[in-house]
Amino acid sequence: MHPMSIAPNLRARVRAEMITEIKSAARRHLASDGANLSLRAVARELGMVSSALYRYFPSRDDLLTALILDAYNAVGEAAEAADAAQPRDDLPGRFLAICHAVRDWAHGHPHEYALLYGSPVPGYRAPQDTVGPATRPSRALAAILHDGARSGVLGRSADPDLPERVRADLAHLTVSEFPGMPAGLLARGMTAWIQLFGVLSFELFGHLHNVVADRDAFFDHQMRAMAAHVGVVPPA
Amino acid sequence: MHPMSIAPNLRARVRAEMITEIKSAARRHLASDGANLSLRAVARELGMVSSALYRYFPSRDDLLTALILDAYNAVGEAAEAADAAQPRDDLPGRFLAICHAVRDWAHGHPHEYALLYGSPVPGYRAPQDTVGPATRPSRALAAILHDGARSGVLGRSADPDLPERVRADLAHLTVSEFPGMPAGLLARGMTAWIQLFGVLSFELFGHLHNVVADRDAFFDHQMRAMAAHVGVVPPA
DNA sequence: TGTACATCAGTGAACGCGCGTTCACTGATGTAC
DNA sequence: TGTACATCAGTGAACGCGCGTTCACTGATGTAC
Repeated sequence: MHPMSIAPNLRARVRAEMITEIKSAARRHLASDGANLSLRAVARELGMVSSALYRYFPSRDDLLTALILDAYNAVGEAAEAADAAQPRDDLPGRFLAICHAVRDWAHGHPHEYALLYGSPVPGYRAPQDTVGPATRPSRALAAILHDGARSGVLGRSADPDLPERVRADLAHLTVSEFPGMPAGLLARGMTAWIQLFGVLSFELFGHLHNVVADRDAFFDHQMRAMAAHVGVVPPA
Repeated sequence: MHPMSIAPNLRARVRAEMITEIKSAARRHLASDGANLSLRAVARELGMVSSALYRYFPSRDDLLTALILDAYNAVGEAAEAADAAQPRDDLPGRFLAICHAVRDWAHGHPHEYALLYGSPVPGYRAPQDTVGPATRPSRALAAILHDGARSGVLGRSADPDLPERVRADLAHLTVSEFPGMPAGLLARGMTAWIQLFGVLSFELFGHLHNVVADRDAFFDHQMRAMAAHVGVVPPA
């Protein structure tokens, strides 16, 4: 028996906890500093010296990357969990559950939302491994359409007037990711996807100030309109 | 005759030019620094000492405010000019012209776009006088719907299933800004408005990477879909 | 037209602060025999 | 079980840089008489 397999190394456990604490201190600092996060401020909050952080993250950008990864996974998990809580064949229920879950997460973590969906951080280049987690919310939405297309509920009238350049473009996505899904359906799904994040960005970045007072009702209505737009409608 | 009215004060003219140059140097620096613009970097580029900028702007935030104001006015003017170049009664032509004008401006000035529509600058609070210019693009879009509603082309079937909370909310806007416009039409117009900036933010902030290759065609199609959504359709 | 004074642009030094990162180090925890 | 050695977390000082803002100043441009 390897000693490690008997009792997990204490040092490793403490290290993992430390990483968690550093990241949550950093998340708290996103609020005040935005994306130009200060390592020294994070270290100060944890009562340690700034150079100590280099035991855990090789540079400031790596800490940022970790925050971005965590945030993508958090919003993705929220979407997936909301989806999973609905009956598989209740497409409108699943659709709206995902939209509201994403919104709830965004409202609960506005600075992380801004980190993911706001202005790109100047001088920061996201590494390749953020790509997968970044697609989780859109995959959850697309899966609904895919399910609907497979069961024949959706996409029967695949837009005949979808321009050829758009159709060809989206066809690459459907064949590799969602086989059998009509391009027209995907196009409408993307409208909904963009609308979801469009409303959230407008809400969180202040563009609905003095425009919409009841944001909850507005959001719900917009997302229901999008559900209708993609053809996901409740049984009449 | 006042001397000033004979020949415009040279000092005042030079001062105005200087302000213009400071702002354009600052605009260039938005690309590298993003919203945490450095006064010293701007001064360096202009070959002057950083304290000299205080003759023109009382603080860094005031320079930022000037950039934001100019940018809102620039995108607003682009939208209005594109609109004005179309025949008044060609509603779809006007709608698409505005969308493309906004997109062209955004692609030509991505960092200014990010300043306006990206993450809020931490610690910066926009003063009241940005509010007016900020609404120019959306007013241009809304004017089309208003014209259509007045001539009876649009909004005949004002959404009967618009939830009461949303209707009441938007009614405040219609009575004060667009008298006679049905709330349901405004709701659909807001979908289009949000979609326009939603697509642009996704494009410019990198969320369409590896998703949509032909962005021109995609954008055009999305905006035509929005034209149809609000009921602004070309004569068949 | 010419002189005296006021206005203003720009300088250069300084204040007081921040930052990311490196490096030699101490002392504690873990590992191998 | 006990000892010798390796690993690792965290320290504290330093490097070299950046920043916004203030202030007393020089010298040029404009104004009033």
